[in-house]
Amino acid sequence: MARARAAVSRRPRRLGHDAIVDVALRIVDSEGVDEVSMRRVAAEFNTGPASLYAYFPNKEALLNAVLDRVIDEVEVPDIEDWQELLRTFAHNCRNVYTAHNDVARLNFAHIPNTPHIYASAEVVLRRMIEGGVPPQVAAWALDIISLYVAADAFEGYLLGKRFDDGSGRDPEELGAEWVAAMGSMFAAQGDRYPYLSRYADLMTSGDSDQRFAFGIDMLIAGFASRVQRRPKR
Amino acid sequence: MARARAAVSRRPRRLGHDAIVDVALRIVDSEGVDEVSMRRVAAEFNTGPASLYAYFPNKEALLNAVLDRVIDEVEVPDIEDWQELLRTFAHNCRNVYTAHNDVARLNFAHIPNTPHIYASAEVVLRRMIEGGVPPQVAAWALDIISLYVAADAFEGYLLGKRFDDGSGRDPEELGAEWVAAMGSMFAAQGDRYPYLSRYADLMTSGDSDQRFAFGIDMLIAGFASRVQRRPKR
DNA sequence: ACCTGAACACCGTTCAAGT
DNA sequence: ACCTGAACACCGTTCAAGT
Repeated sequence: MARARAAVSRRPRRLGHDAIVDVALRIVDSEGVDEVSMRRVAAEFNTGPASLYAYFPNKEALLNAVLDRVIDEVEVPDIEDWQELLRTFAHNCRNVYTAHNDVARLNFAHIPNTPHIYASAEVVLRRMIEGGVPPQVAAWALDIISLYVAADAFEGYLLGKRFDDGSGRDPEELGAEWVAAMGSMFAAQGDRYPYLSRYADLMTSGDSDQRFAFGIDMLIAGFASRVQRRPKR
Repeated sequence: MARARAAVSRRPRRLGHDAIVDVALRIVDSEGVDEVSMRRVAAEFNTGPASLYAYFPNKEALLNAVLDRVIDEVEVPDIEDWQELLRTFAHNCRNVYTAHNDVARLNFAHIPNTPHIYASAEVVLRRMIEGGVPPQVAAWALDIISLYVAADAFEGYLLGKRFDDGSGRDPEELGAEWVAAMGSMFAAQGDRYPYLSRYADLMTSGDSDQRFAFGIDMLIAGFASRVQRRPKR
């Protein structure tokens, strides 16, 4: 506990917009969004929480800046095939989120707003429209993919935490036990839930990467079903 | 402010699991999840926060119970066509969420766990599999639809709030202004974002219901693309 | 303008003590 | 077992005062 705090450097720093985001992001990475408090961030600068209000109007603004910083790590290569591009975009986004603990939840409080994310959106939009996706579908698709990625990343974090709490036993093993308990619970209800009990293992099968990839593929297949016969180009 | 609190009945009540959930849900409905505090709920019973801990081990457990209560309002009619059934399920879920303020966010902290939701899952799973959807696809589809519905409902709430804050002007009007500002911002960048500036109106067009319906349809189309040629039945 | 100590109005949770 | 007042260890934000 005390060790976790000591892990963040104690050297006094100069206050400043970026330096404050640095410290907040480091706390997010090591302990999660909930552990960020104005007092604790300020303490890293050997001062009180009031000092931060010269740079951010409130805590929410600070957390928005943290999200913008993280989002700017997402690289979007310019792939011609729009389906492959969308898949890559989604996976890169998710990888960045999962590399920063539960940062994905911040996406539900703030829509990221940086030149870098606009540039990514521009490329994806262009390749989709060039590929024959109707502009309205392409425009909404960007939103939907972003929403799905953030929701999956955050839920994945929570599921990981759920099976990590407590005993210190292997989360994977605890997850498997939970699945088994679920299955026998349904089976114990006799013929009340025949499908749930028969397919209980399928409902929880696959690791989180497979499930995520499947969801993205379903969305892409949906978008593809709206492609006009003759792509311009 | 004081009026909002007075809106919740002040009559002293008997403490009890359901009565506590009642009070918490009423606060969620009228003011949102963030306004629920152990102290405030307890005050409705003319007692202190410690009294609640005889019924719930912590605040999280209380909020989980609120979500379970809300989820049990979702009705799932047994429609034979699985696509229609899935669509109805998704829309009914969303309607229940949006009828309870920002309650959807609780779905990211707790997977609802009630006989009623199991019964719904059973029906959906059965109709999908009978309709020729591979069991693995059907099982994951349930998860994905649930995740998407919760994410959309919560984001929709936040967007509504974003354009409601401040001036007391019409949120719809403020939203339109924001779209216009967005478009001219992209246009002002010259040819840096040609697609974004050309299609800026599309990206924010349609009301939240249309966008939600579109997302659900994309997912359903994706699932449908995995249907085997010969549905059993 | 940037920065600060102190205060204000809150939190969730625990605990000893009661019934 | 259910219930409680009081306390503990925190919050975000504001403000008067300094530079």
